[in-house]
Amino acid sequence: MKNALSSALREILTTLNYPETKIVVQLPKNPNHGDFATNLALQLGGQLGESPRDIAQILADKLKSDYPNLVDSTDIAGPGFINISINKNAIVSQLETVLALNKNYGKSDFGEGKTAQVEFVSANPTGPLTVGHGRGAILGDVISSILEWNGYEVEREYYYNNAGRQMRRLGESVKSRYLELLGENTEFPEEGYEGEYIIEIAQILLDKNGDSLINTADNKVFKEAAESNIFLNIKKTLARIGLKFDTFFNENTLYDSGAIDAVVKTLREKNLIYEKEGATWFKATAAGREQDRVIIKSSGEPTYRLPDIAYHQNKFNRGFDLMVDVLGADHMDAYPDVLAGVEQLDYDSKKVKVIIHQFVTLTENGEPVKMSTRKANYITLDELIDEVGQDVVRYFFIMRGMNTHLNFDMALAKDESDENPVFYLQYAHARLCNILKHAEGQGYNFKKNTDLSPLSLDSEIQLVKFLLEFPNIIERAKDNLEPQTIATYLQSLAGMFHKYYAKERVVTDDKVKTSARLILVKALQIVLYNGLTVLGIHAPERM
RNA sequence: GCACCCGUAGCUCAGCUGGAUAGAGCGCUUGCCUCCGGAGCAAGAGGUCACAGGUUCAAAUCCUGUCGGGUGUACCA
Repeated sequence: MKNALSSALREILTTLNYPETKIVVQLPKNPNHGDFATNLALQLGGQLGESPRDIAQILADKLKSDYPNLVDSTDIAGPGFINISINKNAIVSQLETVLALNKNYGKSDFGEGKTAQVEFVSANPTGPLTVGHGRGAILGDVISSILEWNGYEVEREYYYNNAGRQMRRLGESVKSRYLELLGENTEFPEEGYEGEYIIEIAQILLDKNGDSLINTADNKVFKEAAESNIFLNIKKTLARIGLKFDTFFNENTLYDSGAIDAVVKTLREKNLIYEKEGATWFKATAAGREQDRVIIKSSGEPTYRLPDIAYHQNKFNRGFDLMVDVLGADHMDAYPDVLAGVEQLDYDSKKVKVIIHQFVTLTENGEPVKMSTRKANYITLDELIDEVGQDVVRYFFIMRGMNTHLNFDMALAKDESDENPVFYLQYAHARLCNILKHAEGQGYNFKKNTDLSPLSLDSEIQLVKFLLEFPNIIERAKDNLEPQTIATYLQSLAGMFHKYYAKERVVTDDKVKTSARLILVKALQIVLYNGLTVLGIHAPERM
């Protein structure tokens, strides 16, 4: 509907020889301002140096004479807004489209089958997933499905590293706990992992091997036991919130394939590598960065930047049209160097969209809790799911913009779980389903070409116009990769419906009116269902 | 010091990428169940959109500066 108006205006623009201008059509807040409004004349007035109200008059007249079936009336308001009233039948008849498309309503082929890869979570297997990881997990998953709804073919990928210092510490920690369980006198590693789960893993090893590992020189067994055990639990947790990855990418494969060496070699050929103080440096300043960075330490170990560059090269070579990296705010300073490296390898780094989300700050009784996997003072994602359930967890993480520090109080989450906004949405959906079921019991069923003219109340027209916004919302969510856009929209839609429901009765003795209203109800149910589906939240028929 | 993020109702946050009279939830006050589910609805109170300039027909939104909070600023990931 909005799009029809936009293209009509664009048409008029060219026939009248006006300069090309971005066309913005909006739903006015004030119902006195018509069904739709545009500021087009205001913009043109500025460009042409003519009176916006005069231009508005010309545009409005043309709109009315050229599109009599669409436009009922126009009005020039304020400094030069054009307020447009649309033929009510034209609006209401759009409901047919919604019902016809049903579960596909809102999908677009914008991506034209292009491929996208979304990398998220990417936590190394050193401990259980925390609520901090949860935010990135849900964000990445919903962004993935937003892209899918816009016609992309999406691959969800989890990148991890099971080598390196952190993992070595993990192995040492398990070994130490193992020795402790055997009553050996042992000192816990200074930077070791203190979580309970380490002891559990040690116990498993003890049950399986007895004390036969007591004199094992290296801690490979311990490390591997820890890794497989922890990864198993991570995957279990992910499954509990409806997350499934297409690929788990191990950083090690980049070493094995020689990709890492190749990156160094290429950069060296381009004269972007030099040695200093025993380390190997990447000349990031040549790519416009503040300072050069070490990519291979004097110990011979690469820093994370090098494998990250190789990893992105790998992504590019897999041919994705779009790559999304979902990262926590702690990576803020790291990714520009990686992108600079990628750029130097002659890839178009604009294909990589980096999504940075702020941390989840945990408070307990008003006291902020600093989260550290190593120190084990965190709340796990599992515990959170236990408390409030999968749907609430998902909604909680996307109802806020990713740039805000999410303030999470466990006690509050429990107490308010009954009043959580997610129930508001689910209740609206259940209500809609119930009306439909009730109507069915009264012998109503959906027929093509139902007379929709009884849908004439202001509230009904508003409702229809707003639910028809859904495809635009999905597209906007794709543009800003911000799931919150959808959550906010659904919240408003559900609110409008609840108001309508409280005031008007759908199923009455008036058969014609009831049939028309049922179409509206069905369309609302479809939009709510589809919206919740994009967010990965259940849309229950009963609660 | 530098980089990025944030500052909107008592609290938690929206605000359609610059539009018309600033929006919700929670909390507080008061109403609404013979009727499709009251997990809902209606009404009331609550605001210098941190502050100061600038850009223009129009700024919570864009630019600059100031103040306040957060996160980083490693040969850790």
